[in-house]
Amino acid sequence: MHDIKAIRDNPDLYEQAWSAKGRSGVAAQALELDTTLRAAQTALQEAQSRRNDLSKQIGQAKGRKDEAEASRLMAEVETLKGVLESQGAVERDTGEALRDLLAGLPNLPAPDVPPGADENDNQEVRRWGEPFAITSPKDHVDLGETLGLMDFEAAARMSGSRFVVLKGQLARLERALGQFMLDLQTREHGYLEVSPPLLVRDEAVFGTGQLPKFAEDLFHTEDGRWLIPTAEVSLTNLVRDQITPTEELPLRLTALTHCFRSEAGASGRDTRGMIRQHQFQKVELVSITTPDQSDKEHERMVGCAEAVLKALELPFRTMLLCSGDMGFSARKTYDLEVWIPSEGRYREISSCSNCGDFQGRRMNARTKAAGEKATRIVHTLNGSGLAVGRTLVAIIENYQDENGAIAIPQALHPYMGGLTRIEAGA
RNA sequence: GGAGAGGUGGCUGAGUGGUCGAAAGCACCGCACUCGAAAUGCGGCGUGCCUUAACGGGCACCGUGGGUUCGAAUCCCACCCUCUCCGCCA
Repeated sequence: MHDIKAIRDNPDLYEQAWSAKGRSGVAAQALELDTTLRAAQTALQEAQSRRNDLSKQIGQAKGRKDEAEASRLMAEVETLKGVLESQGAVERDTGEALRDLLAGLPNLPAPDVPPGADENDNQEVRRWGEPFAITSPKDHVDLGETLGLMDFEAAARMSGSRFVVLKGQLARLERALGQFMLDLQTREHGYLEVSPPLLVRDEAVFGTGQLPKFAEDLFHTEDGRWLIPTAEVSLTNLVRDQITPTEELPLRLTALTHCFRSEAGASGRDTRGMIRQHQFQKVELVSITTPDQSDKEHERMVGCAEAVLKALELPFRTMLLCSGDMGFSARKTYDLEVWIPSEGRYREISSCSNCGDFQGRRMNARTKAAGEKATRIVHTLNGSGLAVGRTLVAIIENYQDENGAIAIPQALHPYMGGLTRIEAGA
């Protein structure tokens, strides 16, 4: 959500950014609503002021039993009714229209975000590791099914497409990955472990920006709640409607949760395998910071996500997303892409975004320094550290051998009870 | 799910139709007293918005949203949340 005052101060900047996303003219539209709104507010408030004044006099007149004067004053209030109602209606309707308009407009890219239309304009920032030399690599579906530890058919029978059943050592590997990532982020990087709700209200999902525009991407429950598409929703909403003391910032939060996505707009994409599922686990990182800290925190967060891939010795590259490829709430985003041998390319495994004050304003999350009178909207950042399902895919494929066995990265050995390979019959 | 109680400022808590944005206490800030501190005294101390060059002026907010009324923290309706008891339950 944007500050209407900021749009007032710098309409061209907003117009430029939004027209690039196909929403030309909305800045002017917002300003026009704003002008109407403030005129109505002023007119309404003047009438209310007058009414309050007269009502006070009515009370006094009644107090001294002057019924004639009271009736005269009440008649005068009656004449204000028209203005009160009409201006009140204008204020309500215009305010709602303005809020609805602003709520549907995406964040502005930071100045150092490269302009561009889609993923082809993203910039590679750095690369780590070399793709392993694997002759005719199998994909994770082949490998998993041959091992007898990955069953898409059983999942489809009970749940439909985009689900999977993992068994035995693969199920254990998934669990190991979640534990390992969580331990790394809490022990090495100082994040506070949180176990949050997975079902949330409208306001929470509005706060992070999935509502109102992206409702069809989410699962909705019969009692009106939403399954979180990412723990970003639960973690960021921890500061909703709160004034967090500035001394306590930055807040660094992490959670291992399941995530649920309807993938409504992805029909036909990644239908094979575990890359795109309705349900997957993810370790999420969220930072709540002051406005001046957020850029630095963003770089730090990317490092925390990269550390997982380095520890697992998986080749990856770090991409700076261009303006056209960023999500709704982000002002700057880095994606980590891990090497997927069967596809012969890098694929997204983490996305780290600085949202600036965009989400903070939507959820009224503020901070105040001791001794200061003014509050400021906090900055929020989120990143995956990492997506567990896709990391599992990357390990299976990158660590396969010619016999279809999977070597387990050293960092995970303690989490696998010392097991170093997954072989058929395990 | 059933029955009941309740949601007021950072906290405790008074207020059941008019001068209440709201008593009082605590906490906090400033000043005085003091060598200093404590105690005491005096003063200050919510948020958002509109308006103004500024000083200032105004509006709204007593869980949320509606309604009644000239006027609502106070009356009515709906919803949300908390607590107690009963039931059910991992």
